[in-house]
Amino acid sequence: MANIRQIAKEAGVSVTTVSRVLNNHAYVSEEKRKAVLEAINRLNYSRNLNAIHLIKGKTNIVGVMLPYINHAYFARLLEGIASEALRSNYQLILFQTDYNPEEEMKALNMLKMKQIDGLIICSKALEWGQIEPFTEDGPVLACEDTGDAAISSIYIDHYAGFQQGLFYLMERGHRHIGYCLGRVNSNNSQARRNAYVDALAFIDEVVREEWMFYQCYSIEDGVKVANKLLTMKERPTALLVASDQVAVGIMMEAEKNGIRIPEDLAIIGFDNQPIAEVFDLTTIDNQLFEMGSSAFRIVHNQITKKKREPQKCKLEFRLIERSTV
Amino acid sequence: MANIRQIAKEAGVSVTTVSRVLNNHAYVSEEKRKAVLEAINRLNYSRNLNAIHLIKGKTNIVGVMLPYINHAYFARLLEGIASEALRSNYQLILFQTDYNPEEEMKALNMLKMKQIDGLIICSKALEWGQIEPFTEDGPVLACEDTGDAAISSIYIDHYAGFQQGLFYLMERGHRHIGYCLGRVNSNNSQARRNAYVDALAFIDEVVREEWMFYQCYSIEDGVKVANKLLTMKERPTALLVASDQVAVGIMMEAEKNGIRIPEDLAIIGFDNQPIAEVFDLTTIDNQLFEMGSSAFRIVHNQITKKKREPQKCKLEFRLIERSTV
DNA sequence: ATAGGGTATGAAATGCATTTCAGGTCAAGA
DNA sequence: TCTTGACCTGAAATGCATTTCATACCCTAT
Repeated sequence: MANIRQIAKEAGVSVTTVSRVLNNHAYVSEEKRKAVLEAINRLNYSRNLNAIHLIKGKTNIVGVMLPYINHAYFARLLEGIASEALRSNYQLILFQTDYNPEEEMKALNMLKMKQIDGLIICSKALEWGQIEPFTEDGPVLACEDTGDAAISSIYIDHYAGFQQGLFYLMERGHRHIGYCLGRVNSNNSQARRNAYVDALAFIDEVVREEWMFYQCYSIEDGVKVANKLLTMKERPTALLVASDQVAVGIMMEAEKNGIRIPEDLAIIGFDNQPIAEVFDLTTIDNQLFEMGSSAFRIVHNQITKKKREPQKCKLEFRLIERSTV
Repeated sequence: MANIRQIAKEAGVSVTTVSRVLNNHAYVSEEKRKAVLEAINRLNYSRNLNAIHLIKGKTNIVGVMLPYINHAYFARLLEGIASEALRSNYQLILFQTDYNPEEEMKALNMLKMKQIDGLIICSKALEWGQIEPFTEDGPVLACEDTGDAAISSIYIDHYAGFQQGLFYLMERGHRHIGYCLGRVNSNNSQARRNAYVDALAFIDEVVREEWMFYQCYSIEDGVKVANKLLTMKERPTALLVASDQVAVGIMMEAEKNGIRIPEDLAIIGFDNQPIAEVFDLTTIDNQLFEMGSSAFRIVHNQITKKKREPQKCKLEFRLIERSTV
């Protein structure tokens, strides 16, 4: 494979001139420019990006850390990130971690090793304290509340979101409310559980463990939840479900078994995914796409401006009223 | 940021020795090894991957070209690719092209510019002839039939798959059969249309344009198809749907409007996605995950073995009988 | 006439880690 | 005693493009 030196030789100019042609710099005579272009063509030359990355000290690549790709929540978030990366002519490297801290560390080390210019964390298992040191190596942004940690963040207030959903249900007379969440110990889940506990206390209801479902990610999980509900003597009259997919699964399986939605069971989903509209699901829009695109924009900005102060950005959610409550 | 030279100085050794420690080479005295390790620690040093990529001539990154990330088909395929990449300690760069030839070219050029060691094409708009020259720069593999082109390929026989679905329906007495596909002019769609036309000719049925739906990708599109069906005077009694998502959308909307599945309308999906099992959808398993992991394995093999002859690999599909036929 | 600015070009330094080659020491085997 | 091989170390070459600095020409304005 030809390199710039060979092009220079072939065109009878210096490597500097070749570089100038390659980068559209001024002050190259038309004659030499043509000679260079012809040499490039003849030798089928392309620049070696690794050399460019090395000397420029940047790669125009941003890393994206996420547990699973094939998951509606992350896919939507990723879509937002990718859309903005495209506009800025950036590439994305995906780090699918499966919540494995070692894999997450790999992503962080890529930043340190200058493989990527910045890192967007969609979700993680590591502690903030373990992540913080890497902000020296480049912008790091998490798509969740980073609290007091010196890490940029774009997030929505999950406590408030859950609270709004709960109040919406209570206003309509529901007192027996359950929920479905993903990971038990994630920040988001904790905020939501707190909202739940507080809201139930507010109406003097006791918290019932059996109405709190975890590990709910997909339609299939929703089906399982519905089947569990069917075996219960006393069922909740409403469910707050932290994913539209899960909500749809519950809805389908419940209706199949004679439970009417919303008469027997009211359901609120989260994320306002396309599927929610199709099934006319009442949901709380978390603006995932917007979150992804903003995430990239912030990181990109920090890369170009070389600003290092962590930036925190809160997005607003909104309740979309449809037919399942 | 420290570099290897500074580490050498700090530890009182040569850069060669530092490199040897970094790469776990033999023949470094315990004493010097320790000195180097300490220096690395003190200066918080990490290697610059761009320098390594440059000198090694490879990056341990494979590119993945796909039109959309947030799409069940590609997400599942990507999952397979990613699972295998993880095992080989490779990273993935995503090129979301939206079927834009310019974006596709960018991905190919990344191969030429040595940013990636190989490229997996999940779907594309470019002609094979435009892609072929890039096989010189590194392994390129397409997840579809590449025909006579000198491009590696892993694919399933869509003609045969569609045919099997059609015959399965015919055996059960269906003569009025429609289909739903994605892009009108993709190779896959063409093969499927051919199978369709041939099968109808076989039973002396005419081809009806109004029963051939295109641009069907998601649940929402399925809902639209169902609504179109509802307006028809004469409807097909069976539908072959090239995506489980779309099939589920059709099913839901049809049932909601009093069309019984399978009595009034039989449906066969494709891909055997998790959603198909949930809705007990009869489907043809295209082994997408397996296709993705094999795709990576082949590319990885070509990278390490430096083999350049294109390799073609055909996967078997299988019909999963459930309750929608 | 001369200083200054625009145009044009190339040599050499730079970014950084790996690898080859060469030069050692020391102990075991002939 | 001499050879051989294992062990240890470092100088220098290498991969490749960008950028700085230096040089030089030509024209215009003073």
